[in-house]
Amino acid sequence: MPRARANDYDDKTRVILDSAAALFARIGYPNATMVDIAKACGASKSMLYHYFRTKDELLFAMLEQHLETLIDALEQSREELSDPRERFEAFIEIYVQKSAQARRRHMVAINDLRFLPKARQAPLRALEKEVLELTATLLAGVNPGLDAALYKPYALLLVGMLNWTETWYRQSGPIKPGELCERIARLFLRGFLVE
Amino acid sequence: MPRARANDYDDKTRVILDSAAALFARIGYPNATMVDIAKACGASKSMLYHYFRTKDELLFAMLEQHLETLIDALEQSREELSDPRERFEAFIEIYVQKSAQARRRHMVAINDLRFLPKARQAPLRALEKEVLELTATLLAGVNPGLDAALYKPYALLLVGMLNWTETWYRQSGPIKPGELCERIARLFLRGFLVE
DNA sequence: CCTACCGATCGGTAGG
DNA sequence: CCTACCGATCGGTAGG
Repeated sequence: MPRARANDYDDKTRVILDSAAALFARIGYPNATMVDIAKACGASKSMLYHYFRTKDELLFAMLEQHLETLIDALEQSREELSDPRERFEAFIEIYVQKSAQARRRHMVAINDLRFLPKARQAPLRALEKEVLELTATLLAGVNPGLDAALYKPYALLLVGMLNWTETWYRQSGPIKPGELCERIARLFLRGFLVE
Repeated sequence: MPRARANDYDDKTRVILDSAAALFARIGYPNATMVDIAKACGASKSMLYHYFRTKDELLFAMLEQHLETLIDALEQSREELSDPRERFEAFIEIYVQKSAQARRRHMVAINDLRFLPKARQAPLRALEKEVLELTATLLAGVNPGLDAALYKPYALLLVGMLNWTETWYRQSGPIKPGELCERIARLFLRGFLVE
């Protein structure tokens, strides 16, 4: 009985990328073999090569999907809100309050993008640049009148703080996600001393 | 001649680790072969194995030296200064105003520590924890009376912002190192809105 | 002949 | 110190 590709192709792709993201986040892309990835999603190596032409293409698809989803979420929240301060807080929440799967993919984006060939990195770096520009625009909203050249450096400081959060923050720890978001927003806007 | 040999030995070790740090920072530890490292410092693969038993030991020595040097510099500056605010600003400067070599090693510490076996990671993670505790103590100095459990999360946010800076900041760019340090210190202490 | 896979194994390269 | 070479393991592909 022939299997219908259209029905579950996308589903299986997602399952593979979810398993691979968890594996890459734990041991890193270079250390994960195609056999490891296959075992992680209960499939064979050959099956993997049916869905992705190469190991690099698997990583590329994972990061492209993740960055596009992130950008969509950021743009949508900006459309839904009008107050600059609310937009800023929503931005932090989207960045911090990710699903476990999204958090793993984000870690892979931070740590393993550099292992793709330069030519494959380029479109993903362009998406990262979009995130940075969205962030800079957001900062211009909450603090207009600043030297225009400074929004991007400040955006980099903010995104850096948020990206680093992925490396240590656990939802199961003493600090609830909502509290973390509030503290980060307050720290960035009003500073550590105002407590 | 044990003494002459020892001096030479340390010099060569430093040259190897400098070259290797530049290489790891550029292409990543897993992608750098022992032959690559050898070529980078004008030596042979065999020579490398005379100085380091394995590739992992080379990385371990690099990161151990870097973290110990960083901790020494942080502790020394704390002893030289007494004002909490001055101590905080000196901390940021030490973290940002590194030599090119130290910056490369720091990038390797951030990106490639995870590629060591867990057992070899442990002592280096302990050194990272020391940096974090130093940071938390510093924060308690500038803002006493905060819930004691919060100093480490805030220290992680600060160290994260500083670590991320390594990924994008270039001394040759429009922002001078001194200006960056001031902006980071002000952002963390007083917030983005106070400008 | 097509798609969806599997067990086995390829050529090339890694660390040592 | 170099070259030759090893055991193993990698990403990718063969036939069916």
